[in-house]
Amino acid sequence: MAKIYNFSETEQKLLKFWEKEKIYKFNPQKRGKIFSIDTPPPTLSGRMHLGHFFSYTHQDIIARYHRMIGENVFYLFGVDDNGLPTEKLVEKLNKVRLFDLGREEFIKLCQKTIRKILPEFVFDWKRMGLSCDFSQIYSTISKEVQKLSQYYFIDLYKKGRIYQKETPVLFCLECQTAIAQAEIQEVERKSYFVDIKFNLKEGGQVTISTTRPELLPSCVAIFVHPKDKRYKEIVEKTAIVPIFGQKVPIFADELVDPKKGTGVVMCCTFGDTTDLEWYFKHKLPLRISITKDGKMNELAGPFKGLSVKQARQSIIQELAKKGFVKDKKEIVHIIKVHERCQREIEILPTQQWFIKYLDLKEKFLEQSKKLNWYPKYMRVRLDNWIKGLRWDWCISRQRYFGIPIPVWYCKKCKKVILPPIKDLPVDPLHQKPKKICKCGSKEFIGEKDVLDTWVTSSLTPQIALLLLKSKKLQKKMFPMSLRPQAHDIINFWLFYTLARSYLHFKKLPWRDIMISGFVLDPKGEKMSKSKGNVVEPQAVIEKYGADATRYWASQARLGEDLKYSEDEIKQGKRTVTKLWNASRFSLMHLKNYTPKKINSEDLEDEDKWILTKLYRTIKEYRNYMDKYEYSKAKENLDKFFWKDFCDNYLEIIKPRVYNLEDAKKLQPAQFTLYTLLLSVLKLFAPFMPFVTEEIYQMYFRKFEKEKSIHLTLLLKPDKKLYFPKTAKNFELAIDAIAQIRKYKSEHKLPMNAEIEEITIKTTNKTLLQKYTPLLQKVLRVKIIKLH
RNA sequence: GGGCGUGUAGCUCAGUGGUAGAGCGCUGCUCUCACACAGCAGAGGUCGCAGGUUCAAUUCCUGCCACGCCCACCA
Repeated sequence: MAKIYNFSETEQKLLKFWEKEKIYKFNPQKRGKIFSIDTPPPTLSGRMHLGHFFSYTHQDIIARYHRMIGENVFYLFGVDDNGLPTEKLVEKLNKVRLFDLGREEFIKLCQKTIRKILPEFVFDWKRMGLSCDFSQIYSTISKEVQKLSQYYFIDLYKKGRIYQKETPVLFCLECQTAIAQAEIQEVERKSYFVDIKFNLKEGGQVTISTTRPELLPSCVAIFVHPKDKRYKEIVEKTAIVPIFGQKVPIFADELVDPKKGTGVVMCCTFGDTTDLEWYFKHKLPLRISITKDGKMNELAGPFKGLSVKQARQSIIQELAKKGFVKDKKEIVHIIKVHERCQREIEILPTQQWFIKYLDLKEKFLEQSKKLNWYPKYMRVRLDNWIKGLRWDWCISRQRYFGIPIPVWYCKKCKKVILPPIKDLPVDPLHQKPKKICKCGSKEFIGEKDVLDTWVTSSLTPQIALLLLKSKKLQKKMFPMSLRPQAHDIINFWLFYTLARSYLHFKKLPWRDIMISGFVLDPKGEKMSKSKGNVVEPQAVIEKYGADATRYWASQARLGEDLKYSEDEIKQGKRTVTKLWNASRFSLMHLKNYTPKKINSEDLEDEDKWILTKLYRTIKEYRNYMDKYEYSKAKENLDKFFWKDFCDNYLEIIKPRVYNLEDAKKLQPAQFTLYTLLLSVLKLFAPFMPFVTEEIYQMYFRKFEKEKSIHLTLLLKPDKKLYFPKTAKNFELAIDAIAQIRKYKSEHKLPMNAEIEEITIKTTNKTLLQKYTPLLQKVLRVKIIKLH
C-alpha cells in the first residue's frame, strides 16, 4: 500500500471502473424496496457551478446510503435543454441570431449543438462522484419528452383544464413575443418626469406625475394614496384627460407612493405592472393605444401612426402649448427592458393559453401537507406561495425553441383541432392534421406558440420513469420516493410538479422532499459573475479531490446555506489522508488474517468498548440518514473515527499487534480491526466514495462478495457485538489515558517516554485496577497509583 | 413592505431550561515503528441587542438590529 494516497489518479481510475462495471446501473429485476429519486436536470448552459456540486452531493449521499441499506436505487440523470438558456447558449456557441435563422433551422441547430456539448457537460457531474445511472440520460427537448409533454397537455385539455384567453402580458415589441419575468432586465435610462394638469369634472384641477405622457390616450383612472390628506377631497371625483378628453374616476389605493412626484398617478392600460394590478383589482376598462408594431393607434387621434418615442415628444409639446404641463424635469430612472434586445417592455393584451388551477388552491395546500418535508419548515414557503396565487398558469410562450403546443385552428370555423395521441409529437407549424375539420374545411392554421419550459419540467417524475419502458413498473414506481432540490425554486419546480401531479393523477409526485441550501462566498454573499467571487468546483476538485470537496459540501445542515471555505475542504483532505493511514496501519496487521466469526468471550475489553461505540455510531448514523440529516451523521462518524478509533483504539492495541508474545490476543484484535475498518469505510462511502472504494478494492474485495463497496450493505447494529456495561467500565481507562498523556505533555515528555510512577484520579478504583497492566504497557508507565 | 431562515471562541459550525463544545487558526511540547496532511496539552466566548416568563435562559415568548433566500414594489 502506497505511503501517499494519490487522489487524482485514483479518482480518475475509479470513475472508469464504476462505468465499466456498471456499478450504478438500475436493474428493475433486482429485489427489494425501490428508492427512486426525481433528480433535478441541470440546465444545459455553461458548466457545473459550486451550487450544483453542493446540492448534488447531498442527493448523492442519500442515494448511496439507500443503496447500502439494500434498496434498489433508481437514480437517473437528465439535462434541461429546453427553453431560453439553451437558446442563448446555442446563439453564443454558433455565433448566430435566432431571428436570422428562422424557427426550423434554429431548432435543428439547437439539437445538433446539444449532441455535441452534452458529453463534456455531463462529465463534471460524473467527476464529482455522482452515483447516477448515466447509461440513460434524458433530455427535456428529446422527441420522447416532447411527446410526453404534449400528451399531458392534451390530457389537461380533455379534462377541461386548459383554456385560451386574451390577456395583458409582458411583451417585447422588438422580438414580438410575450416574455417571462425572468427575462426582464432592469437598466437606468434618461427620461422626463412630467407633471400634467387634469381638470376635474366637478371643477378644480389635479396634477399627476408621469414618465409616459404618450399613454394619456390609454388613461383609465387616477390614483392617490388613501392616507394622503392633500387629496382627500378629490377621491371619487372624475378627472378629464387633457387633449384626449376621456373622463376617468379618481381612486385611492395603497400602492400609490405619496412622496413620488405630486403623489397623484394616472393609470393606463398599460404603462407598467401596477397598472395591470389596478386594472384587475378595480375592474377598469381596457384602452390600448399602442399596437404590436410599437405605433400609436386610432385612440391617439392626431398622433396615430407615430412611434411610442415620437408620440411622447409630440404629446408633451401639445400639452405644453395648451398649458397643461406644470413641470418637466429630466431624470434617470430604472426601467424594465427585455434583456436580449434592451427594448423597453410593454404590456399588451395577447391571446395566451392557460392551465386553470386557481380553484384548486385548497387541494394543493392539502397535497403540500401530505408531503414529508425535510426540513419541515420549508413547507411554509410553498404554502405561502400557493395562498398568494392570483392568476392561472400562462403556459404559452412566443419562442422558437421549445415544445410546440399541439394544436391547429380550422381556418373556416376557428375550431381547435388536437392531434391523435399516436401522432405525437407534432409540430403544428410544419405538419397538418390528417383529417378534415367537421365543418368540411381542409385548411388549418398551426399554433406557433410553444410551451413554457416549466410545463415540461413539472413532469420530471414521468420523464424519468419513461426510461423504464415497462408500464407496470412505471405505475408501481409512482409516486417516487424523493425529490431533492434547492430552496430557490420551491415556488416553481416544486410547486408546478405538485400541481401537475394533482391535476393529472390526484396524487403526490413523491413521498419525500429534501431541500438544500445555497453556497455563499466566504463573506456570506451570493456568488455571481459580476461580483467576481465565483469559485469553480472543477478547480477545487483538481486541487483537493472530489472526496475532500464532497466532505465540505456535506457539512451543511439540511436546507441551510453554506459559506465556501477552503479550510473545510482541507479538513476533508485530511480525513481522506487519515483514512488512508489508518487503513495502512490496520491492513499491515491484517496481512495473514482470514475473516471468521469469534466468540465474544475471547474479546478484550478495549475490543468490546470500541465495538460498542461502533454499534452506537451506526445506530445514530442510520437514524440521521433516514431523516436526510447527512451532516449530523457525518459529524458523528467523524468524531468516532478520529477520536475513538484512531486516537484511542489503534494506540491501545499496538502492544497486542506488535508484540506477538500472547498470540491468543492477536486474533480478537484482528477481528475487531477488520470489523471496525470495514464498517468505517462503509459509513464514509456515501460521503467519500473514491478513497473508500480504493481501500475496499485493495483488501476487502477478496473477502467480501460484492465487487464494489458501494454495492455492499451497511452493517446493522449487531447486538452480539454490543457490550454496554464493559464499554462503560472501559471509559475509566480512557479517562486514565488522558491523564497520563496530560502528565507527559505538562512535563514536556515525548508520548513514548517511559515514566516511573504516576498517580491517577478515578471514580472507581476497583474497576480501574483491572486496566492498570494495559495502561502500563500502552503508555509505558512502571507504577500506576490510584487515587 | 411581506414570508422563511440565520446571528454561539479570530474563522467554519455543533449544542442545551441549570451559567458552553468540535475542527481550523493561535501558543507550548513531541519527527513515538499508520499518519508532522500527525499526536498531546493550553489560551480563547457577558452564546446579535433590549425586554418578559421562570428559582434558573444562550436555550421558551415579545420587540428591535444585521445578514441570506423567496415574493411584492420602484408612475
